[in-house]
Amino acid sequence: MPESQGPDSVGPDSDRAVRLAQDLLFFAYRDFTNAADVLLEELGLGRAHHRALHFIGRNPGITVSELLGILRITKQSLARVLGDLIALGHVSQAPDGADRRQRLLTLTPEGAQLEQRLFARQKARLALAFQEAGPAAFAGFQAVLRAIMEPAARGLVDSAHRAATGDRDV
Amino acid sequence: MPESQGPDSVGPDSDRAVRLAQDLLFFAYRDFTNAADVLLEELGLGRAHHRALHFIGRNPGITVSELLGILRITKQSLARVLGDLIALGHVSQAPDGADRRQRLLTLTPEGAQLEQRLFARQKARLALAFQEAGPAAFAGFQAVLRAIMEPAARGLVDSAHRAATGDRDV
DNA sequence: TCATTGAGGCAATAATACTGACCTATTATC
DNA sequence: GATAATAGGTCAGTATTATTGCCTCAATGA
Repeated sequence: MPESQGPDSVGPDSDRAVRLAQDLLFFAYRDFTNAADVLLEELGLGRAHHRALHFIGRNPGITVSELLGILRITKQSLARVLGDLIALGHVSQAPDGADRRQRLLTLTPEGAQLEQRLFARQKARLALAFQEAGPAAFAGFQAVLRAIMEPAARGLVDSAHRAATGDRDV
Repeated sequence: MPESQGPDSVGPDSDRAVRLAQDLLFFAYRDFTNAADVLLEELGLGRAHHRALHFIGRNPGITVSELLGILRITKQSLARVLGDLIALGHVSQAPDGADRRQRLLTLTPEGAQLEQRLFARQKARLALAFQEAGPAAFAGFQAVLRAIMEPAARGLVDSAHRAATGDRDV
């Protein structure tokens, strides 16, 4: 469907495909993030809090530096969000045994439960979309998003995915 | 941990697929939007300006209300961004002939040129990703993102896409 | 010892967004 | 024609999320 030909190009004009992709990414991301907003607002939290909860949940024991690298925000921005989450009892810190400068971040049981509730909102939208589109489309979706992100991020996605599924597959 | 499977579900357990998708969407969107950031910063503009330029460029003659509905921000937020772009000569307004309350928004030649430069940055990343992933993956990517967004948005994507390509296909 | 790193804090600021109220011009309806 | 509704603009005040720059402290590593 993208376009009609071209040896190893995406098509006659990749501009068309890129334009379409801009729109698709914008609207899909808008509605994807929106799914959790109502619950977040009830709790007095923002999307930044959700992102932190998500990545701490996906990468238990993650360090502050690693989280900064993922979120691409400054230490100060993260400090506020993390401070809120720790004060609310959703996130806990523990010094690493090996390098005691590092504070390893994990979700508390309450934090994990909150993250589950937020997850459920997004799942409602995404799981339905995957069913509509089918498994083959999901594979393509995955391949393209992977290719869009910078290479270093692909490794992060892989390791979180493997860790979360008991290392049972890719 | 999530669940085990289901007949016509996306995979062994949809939790896994949804978790993976959360990561994929976050990183891909992060790096997609990031592609234009350097240029935006040089110009003293933000992502909000880019979004407005993009959607005005994609939908020439769009009204303020329609743009608000797409961006999902308030009138006040848009006013600032639009005011900047008009002051810089990138966007022009013209009263609609039929309903003179409406101010139809279009890019000026300068605005179109700026948008092209921003587009080029994102194209560099996206076109490469589409080549890597291949046309079949692109089709799946498209189908899934379409299914994620709310139905009303699908029509907007379609009409912009058709208008931009001279109505020659879907 | 000394430089570096991981984490945290303080102060000031910017970008983007919000609410709520209010105003004008235009269009639509009774 | 009066009135209501719509499209757009504007003002004042505030919140969230982010920034930069600088500084401290503890731990690590050369």
